[in-house]
Amino acid sequence: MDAVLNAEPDMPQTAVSSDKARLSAEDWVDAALETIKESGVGAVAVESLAKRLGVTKGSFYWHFPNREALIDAALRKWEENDIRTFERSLSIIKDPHDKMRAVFRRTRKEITSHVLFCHLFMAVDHPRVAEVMQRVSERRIDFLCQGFMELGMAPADARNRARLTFMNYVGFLQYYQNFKSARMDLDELDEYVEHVIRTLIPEPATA
Amino acid sequence: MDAVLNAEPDMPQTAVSSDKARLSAEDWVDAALETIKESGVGAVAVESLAKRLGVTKGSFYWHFPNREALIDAALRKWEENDIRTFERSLSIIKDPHDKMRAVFRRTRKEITSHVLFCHLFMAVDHPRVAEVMQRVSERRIDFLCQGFMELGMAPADARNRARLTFMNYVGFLQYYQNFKSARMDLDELDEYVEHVIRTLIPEPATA
DNA sequence: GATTGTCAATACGCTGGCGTATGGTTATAT
DNA sequence: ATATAACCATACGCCAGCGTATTGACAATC
Repeated sequence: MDAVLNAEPDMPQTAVSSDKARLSAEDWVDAALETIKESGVGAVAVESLAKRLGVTKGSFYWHFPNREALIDAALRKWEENDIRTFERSLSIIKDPHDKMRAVFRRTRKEITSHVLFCHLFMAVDHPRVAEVMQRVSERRIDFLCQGFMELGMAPADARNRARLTFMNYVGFLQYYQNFKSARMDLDELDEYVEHVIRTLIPEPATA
Repeated sequence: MDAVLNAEPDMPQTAVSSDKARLSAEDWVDAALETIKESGVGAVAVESLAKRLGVTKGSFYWHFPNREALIDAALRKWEENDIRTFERSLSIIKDPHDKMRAVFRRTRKEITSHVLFCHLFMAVDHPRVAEVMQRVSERRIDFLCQGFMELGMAPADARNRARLTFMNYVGFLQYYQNFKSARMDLDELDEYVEHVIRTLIPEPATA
């Protein structure tokens, strides 16, 4: 269905999904998301997308009134997918400690989704992007807050801890994404994640 | 000297520094930094800067070969200033706990510099910006690492804690900057900062 | 097999932003 | 007082990227 959103963690993907003769609006949305993942929101240009899809922009303006509409549609699809997958994939885990640790270690998996998230977060100067990212951020913070409360933290503390956790996530993504030469190797990365877990997740009450 | 870099925390600033008859390259650099602070790197355009300075771009291209050169100069000036002021302003404080707490509470002061930092960090897709921000980031992380070691942490832990601290800083800045409607009020902000301090700064060994 | 609907190609205009060329103005030096 | 340098204005060319308009091709349907 969708190479960007529904791909397995790091499957090698073909640059353009399918090569059927004619395109749907959905195809443009997917191409847009793919482009955002690779080069950010600013790189979503109708002519270059058209070339990528093997057509001209005559096609695009049949499906969308303008560029903004495409970005809106892409954001909508991404947010919907985010809602569907994120919390659900974690609600399977019952034990709160296991769940929270899984959340933290998630940074090491499903790289594609993190890259997209990162690029979107870097484009919050775009007002529509900002709306979406704010909602998504609050949703994740709420989720984390919930988890910390399940671990016995007081609501106010849980909320602040959730914020701290999320801010670290966002900051780390950008750092890791953009400063390639400063990239830690995988062992170092693992150690960092475990340090964060030790620091931010309170110890079980019943040790 | 410089309204953007050397301003007092939140002094009301005139939009354009001075209105002398003729400009220097420095004036353009300052205007660029001011623009970055207000609207990000992408908003640095020579024609709009010229209008802001009350001249035309004929002036600009006398002082600089092109737009990139201006951005380079602005980044250089910013980084030099950052090196001069940041660590020095904190090296006054002797007691390591006081020093670290001061670092954390710094988020609440000197808003102007944080805003600039944030906008620069949001432009790391620009390669020259990325170089600078990477250096600055590493410098700050080193500084924090040093501080955590003075508090008795083992080097590896201190480094990871420093990373965590810095990532939280970066993430928080962007969150706070861009999601205006979600802005915490000042009390909430204070509580957040204190929570972060409690969570990330280890207790004194000699309680 | 003609019509209609769906998708695409081509050609065009418009705008914003960069950069150049050239000439004008002001200050400074001699 | 005039020559030179420093600074600025004006006018222009160029390109990327958006959006429009018109026509064309293919498929489905009748």
